[in-house]
Amino acid sequence: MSKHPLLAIYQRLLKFFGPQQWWPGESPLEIMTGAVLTQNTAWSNVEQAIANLKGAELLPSSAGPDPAAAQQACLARLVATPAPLLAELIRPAGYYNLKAARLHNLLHHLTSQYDDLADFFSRPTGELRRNLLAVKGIGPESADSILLYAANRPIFVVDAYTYRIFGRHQLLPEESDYHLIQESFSDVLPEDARLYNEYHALIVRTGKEFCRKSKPRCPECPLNSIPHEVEGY
DNA sequence: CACCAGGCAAGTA
DNA sequence: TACTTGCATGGT
Repeated sequence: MSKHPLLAIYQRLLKFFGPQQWWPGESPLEIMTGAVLTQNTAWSNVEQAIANLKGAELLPSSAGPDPAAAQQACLARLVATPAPLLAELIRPAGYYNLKAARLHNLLHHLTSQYDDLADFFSRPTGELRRNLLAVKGIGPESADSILLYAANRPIFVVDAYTYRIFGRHQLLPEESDYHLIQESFSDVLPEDARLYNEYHALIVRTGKEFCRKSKPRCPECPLNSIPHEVEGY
């Protein structure tokens, strides 16, 4: 009885890289913001935009005595920030006009439909996902990143690295769409938000170090001998 | 210099 | 349905 390949891969990546401790953001509001800002954009660019928002008191900058209240106050200011100013603050993240509108769409939906962030995050996962996907500018990956990393729900996040890495190593069919890839993970992995959290973070780490487009060969990649290891499955 | 990065929506045939 | 294109900065 062998482990499933997708579980064996997770264990190997965890051993190779160690825990990644995602998401790199302090508050759920910052994580939701980062999920929009990082769309097709390097995280290093997002960091500068987030620093600008913190400098403008539009995101909580450090854990104060009442983090929830601080976050709620930031949310109120952030959703009321005029689009041109917001765009200027997030400029380093690229697509700044588009993302200013998308971020506003997201925050406006939440603030208009729910009492506060705690109310929003108390809802069932299915309701959260439908509401997120109803926002113009929030697609499956952004919605699922928010569900997993801000709401702590066991939803597996599929991104460009997931397609590229698992396709390149012929571990999953390449023609699959987002939902099919997602199911191939969630069907065989235990329904555990911490596991999904760490696995996706490890996939991104692997992609950054070994599986970028500009680096077509990756002889050092920790996934290279996986087929041998799971032989007999 | 060209290419790429933790997507998404809108347009075309 | 199945491609294609616009959006934009900063790093390699």
